[in-house]
Amino acid sequence: MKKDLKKDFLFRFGEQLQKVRESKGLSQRELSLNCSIDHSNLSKIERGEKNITLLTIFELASALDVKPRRLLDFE
Amino acid sequence: MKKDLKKDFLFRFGEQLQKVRESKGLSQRELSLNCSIDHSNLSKIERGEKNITLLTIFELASALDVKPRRLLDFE
DNA sequence: GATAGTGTGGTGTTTTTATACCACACTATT
DNA sequence: AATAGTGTGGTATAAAAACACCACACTATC
Repeated sequence: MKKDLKKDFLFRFGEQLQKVRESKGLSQRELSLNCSIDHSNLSKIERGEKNITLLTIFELASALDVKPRRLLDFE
Repeated sequence: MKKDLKKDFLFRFGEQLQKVRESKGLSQRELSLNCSIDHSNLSKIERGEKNITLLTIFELASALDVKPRRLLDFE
């Protein structure tokens, strides 16, 4: 599988996460208080620099009060 | 966050993956040929024993010819 | 009973995530 | 200019995923 496709996928996931977060009116630091994810790492996730796991997706979705699939609802 | 909730999430993801795979008429070994995931590890994923990453979800979805969100379309 | 195909279980190494910090630049607001 | 809030960049350790094997039990089918 192409490396660029992977990078692009992580990037688009990050964009989607940012959209959902902002739609909830939360800052990265505020969101980090609801889940066990550091605000600096949230930044890296939203910029597509991290390849997070299913459980981290679940944590984020729970903290954002959306279903996990919502975070993959892009493209 | 509750540990049981996490385990349950991984389990339900595994069930969903199995459903999608079987709907495509593929065995675990056949699917493993389309992606860079060993058949024995596919078994563990489907049983909820592994907490895979975004890129692995992407690999699986690509090999199954579905959108990644489809694999989270449960519950 | 030999062969092929299925899912499962175990082990080991390399790579990477998770987690937790700190420090900085930037933008208000006071 | 001081304070508070924003996102970003770097570093470091422990845990876990990625990846690659092997072996086994089970079920057909030949």
